[in-house]
Amino acid sequence: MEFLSTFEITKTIMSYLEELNESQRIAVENIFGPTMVIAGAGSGKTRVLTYRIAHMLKNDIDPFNILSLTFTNKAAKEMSERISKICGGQEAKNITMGTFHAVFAKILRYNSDRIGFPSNFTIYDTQDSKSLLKDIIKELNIDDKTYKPSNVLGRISSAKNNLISAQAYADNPEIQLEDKQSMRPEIGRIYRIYANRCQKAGAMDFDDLLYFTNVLLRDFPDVLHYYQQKFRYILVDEYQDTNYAQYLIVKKIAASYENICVVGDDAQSIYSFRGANIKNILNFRQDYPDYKLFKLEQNYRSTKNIVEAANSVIKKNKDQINKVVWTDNGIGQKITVLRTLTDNEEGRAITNKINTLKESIEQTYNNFAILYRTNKQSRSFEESLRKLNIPYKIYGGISFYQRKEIKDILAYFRLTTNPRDEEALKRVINYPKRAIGKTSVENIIISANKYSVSMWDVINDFDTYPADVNGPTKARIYEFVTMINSFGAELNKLDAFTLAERITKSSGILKELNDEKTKGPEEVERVQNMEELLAGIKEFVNSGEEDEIRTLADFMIDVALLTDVDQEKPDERNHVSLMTIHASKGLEFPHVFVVGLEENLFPSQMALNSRSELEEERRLFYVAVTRAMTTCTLSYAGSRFTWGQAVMCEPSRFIDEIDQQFLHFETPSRGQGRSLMGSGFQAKSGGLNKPFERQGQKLTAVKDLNQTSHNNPSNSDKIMVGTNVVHERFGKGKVTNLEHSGADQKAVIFFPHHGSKTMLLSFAKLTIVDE
DNA sequence: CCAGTACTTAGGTTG
DNA sequence: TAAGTACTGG
Repeated sequence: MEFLSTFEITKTIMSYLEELNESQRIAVENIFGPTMVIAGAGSGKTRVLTYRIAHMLKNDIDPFNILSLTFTNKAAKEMSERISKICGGQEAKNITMGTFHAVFAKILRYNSDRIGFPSNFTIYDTQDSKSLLKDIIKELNIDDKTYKPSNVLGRISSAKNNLISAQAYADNPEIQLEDKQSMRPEIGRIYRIYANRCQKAGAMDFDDLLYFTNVLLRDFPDVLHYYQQKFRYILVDEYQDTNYAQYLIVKKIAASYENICVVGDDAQSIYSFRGANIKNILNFRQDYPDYKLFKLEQNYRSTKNIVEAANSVIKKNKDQINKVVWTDNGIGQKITVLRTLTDNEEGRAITNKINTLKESIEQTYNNFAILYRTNKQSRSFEESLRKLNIPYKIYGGISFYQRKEIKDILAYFRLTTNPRDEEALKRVINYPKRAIGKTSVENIIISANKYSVSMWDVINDFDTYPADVNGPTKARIYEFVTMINSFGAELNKLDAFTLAERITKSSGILKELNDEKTKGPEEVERVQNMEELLAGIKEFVNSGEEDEIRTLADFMIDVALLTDVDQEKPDERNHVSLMTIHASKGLEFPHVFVVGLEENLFPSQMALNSRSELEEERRLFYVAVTRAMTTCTLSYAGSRFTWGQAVMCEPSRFIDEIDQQFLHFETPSRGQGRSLMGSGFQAKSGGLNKPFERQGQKLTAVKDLNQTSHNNPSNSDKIMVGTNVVHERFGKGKVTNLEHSGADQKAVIFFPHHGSKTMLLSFAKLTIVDE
């Protein structure tokens, strides 16, 4: 591969160019000047980006001068591999390619001395950030009910994404007013302490990576100049999901050459909650008046039905760039809308469908994806898939690196590379148990704050930084410090695997986990996870260049920014994929099931307050549907368990918003054999093609008694005279009378605080309660 | 300091 | 429901 002649390389690229359609090809060939590519769903966007880079290399552009920012590390890896195939291996390796966070974390490490961080700074994940905030709030002795860590972190995060420092935050009257109005006037103070503590600990959170990159480029013109010269060609994928901090980084670096190409789709902007600003894409023309615009509108992924159904929904949004996505593909089947009574039945019905489809047509489970709005929805699918022995993989949720046992081990690694890391220290100073209690740790923190040093400084030198810790405990702390130092001494002598193995042994973690192994399957899994982590490190060491020793510090650089999708090994891919719609961005599957299409779930209840939020939910729905290549199934349940209580649900407005000619309605056949449940899949035409009447939803199966053991769906409760219920607004009540039956059944319900009310059962949001 | 138990309260998407 | 917290007794 690497020894292709110039002629062959040219030929390869030329033949690739011929594979592109007209608009794709023009976009690929246009490698100079500001360029914006608006790429509809499934229009070959990744392909354009990849070939564009290949085309640059073919035109003798130095790979060292190319910066390509992707949305996931996996996307970067795949692009890099494809470019290697076209242009030969070495070239592609020299391109700077990765996510914003990964790329700029590296640049920050390289220039860390400028901004007062060590080059081996730790990256705090969300958990670390929240835990630190929790401590700070506690230390300040302010109400932890009004100041919730996640809430405060959200505020700080959006401040950082808008490049507002702690000082600027406190000085900004508008922000201060906002915080006062929300009864949280202390956030500015917390922000300042938080930033300070991170700095002391030599740690950056996710937002800091972007924030400090901006600081670096703003305050050090020589650094800015260096990267402007280095990155003469910039490509940004998923531009619609960049936030202000990212936007500004790109803008600054691109300023001297303006060879910047952004690719995106405003209709797929789904990350405004983390500061993504759709205006970045809309304002591109103002930033670069002589820009060129290319639109990719032909969809190669999906059937006509799917493309047009998706179009019919997204056109309800007001904020968007004009474009028409179309396809030459076949019409395909209508989109199936599946109604089930409960969330558990939804799981069973979808699972049965997958089973049937797999047997009859498809050979592999890879072709199926179940997409949901929230991670917790995965549960019912997990259960039913497991029951039928269908292999599946849940993406996102608690990732491998967030598991407790893994975080514990990583905390030791983190301390080894950066002993000032406060969160890591707090995590393992008494794990495994070594009789260093909470009080001692608190007093160490008090001392650290008092002398404005890190916790590590205090426990290293109690003489200089006295802390209220008793003698025996001090001795145990000394032992701990000595141990960490001994790990640190080996950091550059041993490879990552050897040192990691040593740490798990010496720290006592290995023993701790092995001792607990007898307790149950969960504990066994923990040991397996630890082994997997070590195996991963071994692989990391082995994949290094010859006579290069890859150290634990090298390993730790990437770990914080890895996600599940990045981790995937190609050979373990015969499974149904379960993930949130957010996580599915950029992916495609022959058969897609979008589940939980209920009001207050999708669209999320929290998005109902403003048009812009609702439009984002709609874009999310658009993304979900356009993942599908061949078939798309939408499902919703009549009731769903939330916090251990069954809650009635209404079908999502998005189902109504689809042009009904593309839909086909269905309920799983009930009381029959499971294998028949998927029978409606072959687009039974005729009378079924009309929506269910909403009134048709009876208040049955409010309580799902067949949670795990049996699966007879008729085993459910009904409202009767005397039933206790809870109403959304009126609270607890008792049914005193029932009128009519079926669709328009009414109930007279007595509420102790509101008197008797008559309500239509099909509309009232009632929950049956015990007692 | 620790382990076991009772109680409370979750609002959602992610690098 | 489930996870995290506060409390209690050893």
